[in-house]
Amino acid sequence: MARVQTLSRNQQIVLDIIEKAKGPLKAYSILFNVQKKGINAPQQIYRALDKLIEMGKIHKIESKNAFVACRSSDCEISKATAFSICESCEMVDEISDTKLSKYLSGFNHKKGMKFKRFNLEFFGICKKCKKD
Amino acid sequence: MARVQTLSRNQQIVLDIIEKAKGPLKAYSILFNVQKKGINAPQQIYRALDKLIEMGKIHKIESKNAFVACRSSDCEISKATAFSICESCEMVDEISDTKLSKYLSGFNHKKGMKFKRFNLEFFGICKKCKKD
DNA sequence: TAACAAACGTTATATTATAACACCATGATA
DNA sequence: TATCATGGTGTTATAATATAACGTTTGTTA
Repeated sequence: MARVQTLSRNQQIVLDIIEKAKGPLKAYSILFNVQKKGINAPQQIYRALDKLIEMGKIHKIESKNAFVACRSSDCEISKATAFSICESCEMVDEISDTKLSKYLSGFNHKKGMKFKRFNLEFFGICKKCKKD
Repeated sequence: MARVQTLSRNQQIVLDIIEKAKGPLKAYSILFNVQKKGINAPQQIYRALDKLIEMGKIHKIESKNAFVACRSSDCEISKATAFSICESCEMVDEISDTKLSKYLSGFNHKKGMKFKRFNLEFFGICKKCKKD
């Protein structure tokens, strides 16, 4: 049916905060930031996060338990995510590299398992931090 | 200096359990399994886990907050990890594929960040589960 | 309008992880 | 030998992350 997804109130509030943020946000930091808007409980945050992830609007950075907005146009690719993560300043950058994505999507496990999805996290020190 | 790492008592106990396990283990499940050996507190587990990871003896599966033994000979490659994860039975398999590893180690971010390390997690349904 | 699905709000609780402090063994070194 | 740094231990307490379970409200669609 592929109908246009419209966001609920809480989903929109949570998405707004994540999109405005400069870096990845943790669930409880989102919570503290929206209490003025009448959201009081972790559940409300986690529910919105779950849906936003489903929709491909945001991604979870697994190594940090934190969330970033998707920057890849309209994210058909939430099934093929790659990030670059600075270990010094915690900056996270979504990598959209067609070659990389194709390479990994086409990767076949020797043991015959067919992959539906992958997540790749690169770590290093970003340019900015290197200067210091 | 590269001296041979010898494991402390707690580190050895924790490693043994993880190596014997058929799948990834969670920290608290390790804890419950070693209480007969006089380990009573999460700290003791987490400390051992941290060191074992440093040594490359085990890996953390970030998407599951769980730990598996390293199966790649003696893991020079704890800086370049890849796993295949079954979403049905939770089985985790370490992928050691030289090509893949080289490809990713050589991958360069457009924005000029130099990577020290990566972790890749593939998801799908394993052969066994597919049959059912 | 009735029926259903999806989102909501709330309370409680489970799970994962770290802080902080005191103690002990080892080995280097002054 | 004294002392000091290092790394491991054990313990209590607490922080941070995430889910269960319940009933209500809202929005869609038949």
